[in-house]
Amino acid sequence: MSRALKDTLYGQFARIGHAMASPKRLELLDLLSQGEKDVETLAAQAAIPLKNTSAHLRVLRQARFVETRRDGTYVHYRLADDAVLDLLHALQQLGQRRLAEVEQVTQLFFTSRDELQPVTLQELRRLMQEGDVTVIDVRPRDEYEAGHIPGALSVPLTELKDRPPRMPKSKEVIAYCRGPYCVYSLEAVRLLRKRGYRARRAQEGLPEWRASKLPVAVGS
Amino acid sequence: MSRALKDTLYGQFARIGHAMASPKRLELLDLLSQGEKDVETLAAQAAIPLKNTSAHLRVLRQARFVETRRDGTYVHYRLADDAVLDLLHALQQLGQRRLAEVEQVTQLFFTSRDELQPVTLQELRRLMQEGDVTVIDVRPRDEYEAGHIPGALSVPLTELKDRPPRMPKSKEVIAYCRGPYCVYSLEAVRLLRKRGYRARRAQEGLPEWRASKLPVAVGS
DNA sequence: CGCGTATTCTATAGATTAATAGATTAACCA
DNA sequence: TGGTTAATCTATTAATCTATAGAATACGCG
Repeated sequence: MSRALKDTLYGQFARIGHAMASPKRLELLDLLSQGEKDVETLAAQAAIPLKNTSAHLRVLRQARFVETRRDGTYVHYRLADDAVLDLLHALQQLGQRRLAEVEQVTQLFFTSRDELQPVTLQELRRLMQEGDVTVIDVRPRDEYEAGHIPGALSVPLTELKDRPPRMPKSKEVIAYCRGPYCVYSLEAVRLLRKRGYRARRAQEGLPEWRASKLPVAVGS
Repeated sequence: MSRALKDTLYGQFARIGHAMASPKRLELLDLLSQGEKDVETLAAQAAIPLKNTSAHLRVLRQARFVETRRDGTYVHYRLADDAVLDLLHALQQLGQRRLAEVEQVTQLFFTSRDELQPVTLQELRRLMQEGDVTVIDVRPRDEYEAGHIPGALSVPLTELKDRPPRMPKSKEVIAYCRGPYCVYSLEAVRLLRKRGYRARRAQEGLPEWRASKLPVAVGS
């Protein structure tokens, strides 16, 4: 009796664990934490064949991680609940603290390449209030439009590569992107410094900003 | 280059998801959140054959969820990090909020059977400070000794079944156990009421108390 | 209605994992 | 040293999951 109850409950919770047991699915969830996207976009950004993407999304749907909205022939996916963000965050925290390989990769890519410490969200807020920094959002335009830090300029990495940015060189530039493991802001900082800017990257991205209950601006 | 980086990171994070993708492993983690236990005890309490238990523990060890300590011929397992508790909590929160089956089971077993609302930890603290309740810990004795709410009496459910408890009937009794899905406190409340006590169960258990950074007493 | 596009559903081979029995190791004790 | 107990490791089979191709569905448009 009580055994059947336990088996049911743990079985259900294991469904959630299972949904997070695939690298591809975690990548899809990370992309969705930037805002809703259709299947094609997800497939392209995660570099997964479309059919596989659809299959993974089905698993995520069954575990109630995501919900869908149909718009014409396109189906848009979005995270179902703030609790999903909390869970992803808890998973990444544990990975960061306990898995040597994660620690190693983040050290190598996200810290030591940067001679300066990356900016925390708290520092970022303070610097913005004091008004002597330019904050840029280097994610693709659609992610900026789906939600961004108020006052940040949209400067997608692709644009930054093509043409010189129109920002004063007097102010320090801070670039943010998808989160602590996103490489866009790293690359942006590298480009900006080459062009004579003082630039740093933010350690966290929009999902963390949103999770801190800070205001998020929408549209262009 | 960036793809290899992503694959490595998401692959590592998926290891963590995978460790949580099995009902048995989640049950073992729940047991370990009560305090350290040896393999034999874990196998008995989770009703899993010893060899399977050992195999599951190996998976948990490789994902760095747990650490071990050897004492003579016994190997004691414990959770490796507070981040593990956070992750388990986030998983259960999501399950509670999103999975209909979980909602249904908890409604059926943990609320409607109880004519009175279960007590939250916050209420429990207030009632204890006012001093007009008896708080009992109905988990097995070893879990009480590994950590309990200060001021709570150890009254394992097995003892409560055998002999009448020695507590004043004038005060209300509040029983707590392992967490929101633990049935010990339900059963304890049923027994106590049959014997003429005013009794309620706490909605959460020791892991939640600990996660709230409240003080925990150790020993008898 | 018929056609094109986006997506899902169905089926299946190949890879991965779980359960479990037998052999092995680690510590303790006589 | 040999016996005993707790736990792990190795190997095998059964079950499950992933990737993926082909068929089917849903919607918009002319």
